[in-house]
Amino acid sequence: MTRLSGYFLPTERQPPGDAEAVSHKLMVRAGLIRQVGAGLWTYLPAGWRAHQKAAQIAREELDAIGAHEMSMPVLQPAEAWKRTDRYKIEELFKLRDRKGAELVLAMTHEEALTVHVAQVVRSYRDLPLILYQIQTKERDEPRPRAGVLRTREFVMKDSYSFDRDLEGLEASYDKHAAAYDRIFDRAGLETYRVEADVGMMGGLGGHEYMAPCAAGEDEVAIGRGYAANVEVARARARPVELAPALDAPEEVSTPGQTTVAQVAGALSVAEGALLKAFPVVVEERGTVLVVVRGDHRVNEVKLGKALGAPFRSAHSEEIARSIGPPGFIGPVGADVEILLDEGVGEGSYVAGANRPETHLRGVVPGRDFAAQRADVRRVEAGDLVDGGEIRIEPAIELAHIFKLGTRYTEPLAATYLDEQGSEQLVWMGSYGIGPARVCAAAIEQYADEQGISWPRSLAPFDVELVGRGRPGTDEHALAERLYDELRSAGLDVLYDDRDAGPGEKFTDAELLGCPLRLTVGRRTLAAGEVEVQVRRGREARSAPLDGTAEAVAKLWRTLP
RNA sequence: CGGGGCGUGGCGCAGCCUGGUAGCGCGCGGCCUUUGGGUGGCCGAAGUCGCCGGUUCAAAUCCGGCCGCCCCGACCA
Repeated sequence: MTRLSGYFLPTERQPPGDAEAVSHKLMVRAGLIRQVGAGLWTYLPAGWRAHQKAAQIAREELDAIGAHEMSMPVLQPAEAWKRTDRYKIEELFKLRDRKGAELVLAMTHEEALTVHVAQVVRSYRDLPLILYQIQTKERDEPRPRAGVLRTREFVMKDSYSFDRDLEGLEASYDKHAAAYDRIFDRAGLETYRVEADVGMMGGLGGHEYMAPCAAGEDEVAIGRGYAANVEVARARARPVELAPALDAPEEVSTPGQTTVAQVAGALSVAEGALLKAFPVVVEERGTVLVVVRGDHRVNEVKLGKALGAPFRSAHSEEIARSIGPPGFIGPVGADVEILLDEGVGEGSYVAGANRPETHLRGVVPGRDFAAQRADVRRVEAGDLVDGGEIRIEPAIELAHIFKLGTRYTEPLAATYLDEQGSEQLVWMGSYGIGPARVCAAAIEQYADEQGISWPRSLAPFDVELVGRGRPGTDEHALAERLYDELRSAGLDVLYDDRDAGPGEKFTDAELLGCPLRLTVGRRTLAAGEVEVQVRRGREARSAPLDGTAEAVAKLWRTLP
């Protein structure tokens, strides 16, 4: 029974003054969420309905691959987190109970579940297993943002697979990938599965499911048959016009010209005809000079992998001491390890001379300096993958799936006995979806001037019924009757029975964004049919007065 | 953590520079009006001006400290 007159749906004409993202503004304006603190949000009834629809889609598809739902506590003893070496993570909330015992608020549940599996699983006969929950996660985010997109507390559908070996893990992983494809297809979103960085989870690799939209915090490189997070994307650089070769590097005076743009301008060459030097200090290794093409940027995730150790950019005193005057450094004659990006093609480049106010031209990698090669640059729009150009779009990370391998089962001693009776480590995967982000992404992707336009699978209600006319009138009686009939036909109906003007009701309905809006008033009686608006596109339709509910239910099933 | 900004009825904002009665729009309550795109009118309720301290006869306003929130960056399963 959802009559708007008695519902808790506080719509606002104006968005919060500090909101930027479309989904943030609209979720607040439409009465779906309210803020409690930084990164802490209450879901009001309609918002929670949408969230629950996203969660339910995930639940159904997980159940369909043989996963079993369960529930674990958020508040946990710190001990297992110490064993997996994750107690040190800054985002992990840590606290003590009255006895002084160390506890954490779980940011994910690998530890808790693996402890159980370690206790319960004895034999290869107990595997494989896929277990999941839909439950709260806590993370002390350095910067919560954009409404519900990045919060300190949020719900996650987190599932975990346990297999006897890598082959089993691959199979469980593939099941999840297929289930996730179905989930996002059902959610009505445009998404890409992309190669991803594994970050703090560790393990053998993973994929993210990304939904392109303006508010996204990540960037995705998308090409024909290719999609990857920019953090890990690899592509072939578009060629650049280089200066003619010289027999040997030649000094040119470049007073005060410390940026690629300045030097390229002064020498009338393309920025890509320069070599850009990026000095870093690598733990237990010292300074390394990373060199990329002048029009390229260093990708720190890729660089970290190439270096195989933590690093930071060098301070200017360190640069001056170990390489040359900042702004004029280059690989030629630099007495440090040099890492040359693979995007630097053969030919003759301009580079810093390691002398004040001076650059060199005619620098040929390999001839004039020796370097290790690695792919450490950020891909750029227009780079080529399989002959096709890529584009780069901002996107929301909706889900992340990981092949964890034995990253957690080893420290937590989750083992089983194989057919030969020998003890083996369990192979593990973990898989997360954020229903809140699914909802926010849907809003971001489909909102228009009037407000939200939900995919039918996520909408808090299938139909909003706008009643005109006061109690006692024929049109009011008709609206009441249709409300009952629509619900009997299996539709979720929000009935706007408020004593309010038509403009207010229509505006609120379009702000909330249910896929269909029905209007019942005097015109309905006169015309003998009910006016129906399809929210996506705001297209006007009609339904007969006889059998309205069936006609509306049928129409609903055809919607995106 | 670095940079920038904001905190004044439920929401959005002005007032602060130059100290002296706390204001506007929307919303809210009552009456009338209107009833297919936020109708119009009259009346009314509602604010410790984020908190603490200081200066002053007097502080929303000036000074100091703290807290909260937002944005950019860093960071981020």
